[in-house]
Amino acid sequence: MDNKSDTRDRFIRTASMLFQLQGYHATGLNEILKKSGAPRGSFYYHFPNGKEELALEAIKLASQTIQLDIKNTLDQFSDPGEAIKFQIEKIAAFITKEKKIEDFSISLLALETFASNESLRKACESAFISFESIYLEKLIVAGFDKEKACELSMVIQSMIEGGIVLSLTMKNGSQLLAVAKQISVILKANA
Amino acid sequence: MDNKSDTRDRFIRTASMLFQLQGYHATGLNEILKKSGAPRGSFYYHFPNGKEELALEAIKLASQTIQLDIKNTLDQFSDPGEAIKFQIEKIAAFITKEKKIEDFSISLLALETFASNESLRKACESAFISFESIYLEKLIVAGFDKEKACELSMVIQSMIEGGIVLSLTMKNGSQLLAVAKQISVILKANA
DNA sequence: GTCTATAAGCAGATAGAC
DNA sequence: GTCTATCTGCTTATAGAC
Repeated sequence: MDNKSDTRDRFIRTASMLFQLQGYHATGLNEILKKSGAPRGSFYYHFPNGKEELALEAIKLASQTIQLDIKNTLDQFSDPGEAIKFQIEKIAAFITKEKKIEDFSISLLALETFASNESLRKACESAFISFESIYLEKLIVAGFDKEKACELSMVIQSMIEGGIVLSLTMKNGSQLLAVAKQISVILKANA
Repeated sequence: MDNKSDTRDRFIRTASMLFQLQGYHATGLNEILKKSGAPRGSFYYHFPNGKEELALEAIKLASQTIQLDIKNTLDQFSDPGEAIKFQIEKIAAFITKEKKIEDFSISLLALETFASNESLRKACESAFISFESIYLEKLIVAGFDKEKACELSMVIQSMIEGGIVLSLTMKNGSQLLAVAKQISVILKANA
């Protein structure tokens, strides 16, 4: 429990949510300041490199939170197909209800920065790789050989991120539910 | 061939490329003006509702271009698995070479606008639905029943969009190639 | 229809008091 | 460490000449 900078953490948590929902460029510093309840000077004390430094921390936080969430869900099932299906259905339910924003994707940040900001792009890349590694591990434990598991975890990750993009755009979780139904099918076909 | 407004079309083509690559919020009007080679006043004559009206047209153009591209590829193969695999490999090759920007995804625009701009969100939704319909049609012609084809086209669309997000972020096409390899597997497992 | 000049406001960032 | 006032530059949009 390091309480040495609650202010800094609050900036990061606020920014992480806003960047995931609205994007990096659409979220102004004023909005972050207002929602964090902290003044301008405090911000530049904690983040001398400004908005980009904040975004880097925000991406890292989102990455950690999402990793924990995936791990927790996957640990509740021994069968990887069942586990991943449940994880996707959870996200679909969230999008359908849309009562509040949660951590589930950094795709917007990734697409906004891949061509223009190498530092943030790399942070997103690391995040995606760490998500993929969790699925990979689960598949290996379930008996898939390493090469096959690697390929399948890429495909699963693609299905999830794509399903999120489509479900958010269409404002309902049906795309993600269709994806969820196919996870076990793919795993069995590749067993 | 309506030549009645070449200027207007050039605005739309320029904006379509820039919005897809950098996003709506990261692309300023000045940049669009400069790259279009047309002055400010001309822009507001053609688009009285400003940047948002331009974005709407840009999304429609991107949608049409992508639809045509998908249709052309799919018509070259009788087997839907082979056809879709080839389409994905084409996108993967483009991302790997990255010599120039092409029309292949409006995911960035969709994620930027789904929560903040209903008009642009709907345009993106329509675009996604029209892409999905092309895959759907191909599956139905190949003998899948309507319900199954509908579900599978959603999954395929998710895999492609997700694969694009990941491949762009990682700066290589391997995620998309992994997706391409699984298309036929999924179709056979659902036949 | 085309163009320039400029308005009005907001962005990110800084200076310096406390 | 915290706060306010302010700078500079860029944003979208408008006015009005041609």
